Amino acid sequence: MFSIGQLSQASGVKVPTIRYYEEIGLLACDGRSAGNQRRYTAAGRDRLRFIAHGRALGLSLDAIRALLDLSDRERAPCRQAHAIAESHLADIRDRIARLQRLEQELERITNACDHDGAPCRLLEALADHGQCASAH
Amino acid sequence: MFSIGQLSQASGVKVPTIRYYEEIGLLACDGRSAGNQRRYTAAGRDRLRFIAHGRALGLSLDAIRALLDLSDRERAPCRQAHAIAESHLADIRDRIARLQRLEQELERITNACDHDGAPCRLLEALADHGQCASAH
DNA sequence: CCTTGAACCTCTAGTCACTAGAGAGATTAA
DNA sequence: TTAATCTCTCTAGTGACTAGAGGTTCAAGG
Repeated sequence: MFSIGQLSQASGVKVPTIRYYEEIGLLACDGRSAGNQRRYTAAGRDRLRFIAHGRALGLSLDAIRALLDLSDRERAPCRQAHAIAESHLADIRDRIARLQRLEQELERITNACDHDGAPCRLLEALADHGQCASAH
Repeated sequence: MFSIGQLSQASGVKVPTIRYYEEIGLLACDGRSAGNQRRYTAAGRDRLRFIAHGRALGLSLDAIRALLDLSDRERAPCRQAHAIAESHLADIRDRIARLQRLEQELERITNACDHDGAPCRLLEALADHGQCASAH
């Protein structure tokens, strides 16, 4: 059995975060010590690692909860798991595309002023959405 | 003078959000009607547009506040404005790079299962950070 | 067995940038 | 005047934590 601190070490998830996951029903502990401290089994540790990895991959706790529910039911249902992962992948690609458009606009805006003594045009450029080449 | 609803129309910012900006000291109204409703001048509208555009570019409200403070002081100080914009640009580039690494890992993970009747390996792949090619 | 210090407990409140809703009052057009 | 729409303040909720107060339990050394 692991203490919450050991679980934290083993997963890289901070102690208050583990308690938070319990509070929202994502990760129950596997019992308590005589003095009311949380105790976990290896299964709990693995579940937390799954959660941590999902978070590192950018999944929401809701998506992770759905995946955990799937794997709790005997044979892992391939189709739904893929649907969740692929919808997240689509979301990431969308975010990348939007960030790249922002990058271009901000480059354009910071280049609007050439630093050579003329009044700075950066704030003007920031103010004026009409100057932007693409939507954002 | 504009009502809050007109300002909302002119800027694309929702009415409660405008009140929220006032609450945090980002945008004061330019007076009140006899019946205590907020009234704004064209300057207020422009300030809100600046905020809205900054938000659309992904700037935090704190960064926007700093830029507004700069432009409130007579001549726009070029150096500081650039510093803010460029630090944000660096942040965006960093986020793009991280999202691209995530994209690759998720692609690899979703390809771990080929759907052809064998047990699904997706959940396994998601569980095991050790399989990942790069950090995330 | 006793002490010490680290780890643990619960609870409340704060973060960011809003969003939702209740219940009351103001404005505007017909 | 009346009806419809807008606006007011206030409270509370979102996601995913983080911080802190004030108290209790555990494990190791003596």
